[in-house]
Amino acid sequence: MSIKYVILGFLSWRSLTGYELKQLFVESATLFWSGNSNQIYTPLAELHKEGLVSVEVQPQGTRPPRKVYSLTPKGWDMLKGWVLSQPEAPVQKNAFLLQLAWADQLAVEELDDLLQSYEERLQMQLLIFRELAQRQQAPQRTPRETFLWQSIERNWISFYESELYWTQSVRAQLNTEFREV
Amino acid sequence: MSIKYVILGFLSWRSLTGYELKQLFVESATLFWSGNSNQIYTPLAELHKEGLVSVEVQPQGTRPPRKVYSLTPKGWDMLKGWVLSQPEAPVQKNAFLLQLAWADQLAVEELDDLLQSYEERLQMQLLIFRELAQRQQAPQRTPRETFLWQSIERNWISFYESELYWTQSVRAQLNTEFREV
DNA sequence: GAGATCATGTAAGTTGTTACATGATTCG
DNA sequence: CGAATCATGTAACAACTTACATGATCTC
Repeated sequence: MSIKYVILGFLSWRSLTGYELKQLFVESATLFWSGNSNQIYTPLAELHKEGLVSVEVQPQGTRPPRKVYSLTPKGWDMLKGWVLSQPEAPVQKNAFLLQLAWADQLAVEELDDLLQSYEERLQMQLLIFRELAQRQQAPQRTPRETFLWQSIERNWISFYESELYWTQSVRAQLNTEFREV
Repeated sequence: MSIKYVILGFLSWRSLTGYELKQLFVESATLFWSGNSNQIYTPLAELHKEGLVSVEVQPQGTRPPRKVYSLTPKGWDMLKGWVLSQPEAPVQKNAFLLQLAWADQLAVEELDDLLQSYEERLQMQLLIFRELAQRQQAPQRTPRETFLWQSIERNWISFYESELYWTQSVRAQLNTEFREV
């Protein structure tokens, strides 16, 4: 459940309310989380019970009181421990590959159309992420942190570039070596 | 819920029991599914209720009866419809990127160690997938289908290669441009 | 005689999603 | 006067995971 760690991470910058956390989640598309309330308020309550964050409740009359969460020393330790933990191998979730696995039933043009629309989908994704990379402000705290955040953006871009390159080469091979007789 | 479609896909080759399906899931690591019973028997029952597969029950004395499932014409239509459906953009699930986002708290060597262990993890993953690509028998039905299955394997390999390349370049930059003062 | 294979299934838990609920205040 | 913003939360659902349950038969 890395979402808890990401919450700890944001709180390591500064104290935040659940509402503000939610916005950070939505803004940073590279995190790839919907940022729904359920995914913020429930884990926050748990983190509080575990003593990793502390709360300062600020009543404000009519509105629900602001609950400003802060990292406790225990929370800092937990965050650092997670950052240093053994990295897992990434996994891609690619439903298109499954479609392709049973695409031999398609006619030559149908298959090329399918690959083309995947290619276009990837081009679109690249546009989105390239634009995001320009817009998104990395936490401007140290040059190295800025570099790390930019590297993460570049990772997403190179993921889609690599996928695009693969698609184009599959298409090309299908059109040269597997033309109809 | 593309798992149902994958089941339809396997059944398009030949009639199969739940048990056999389970093995196919486990064998083909590119599908990336655990292939647990819950993920086979329940969807199969649903597919049957929806009229996409038919069952022939073969009692066999003491053991549970074999239930041999086959694609119905409706199931074929469903499968083809899914194969032709608008492809979605892939997504990577990469927890390491999240660790990296808060890795500026680390010392120079700690950060390099972290990247190195990610790099090693990727190397291992590449070994696994390259070996799998050699072992795994694509359905030997048409040359084009064989090509498609090999392309899927190459996709996974190039995914990890691209990730590895990115990691090495991040490491190199950190070691040249962000050395301690 | 222990463990793998055949063959079915269920139960409980995790992680995430979308949608629902409330209600004041501020902006165009 | 309608929509967005501030601010909390709950409920229901979806997809997938690990572990449990049963029991014969075949292999070492």
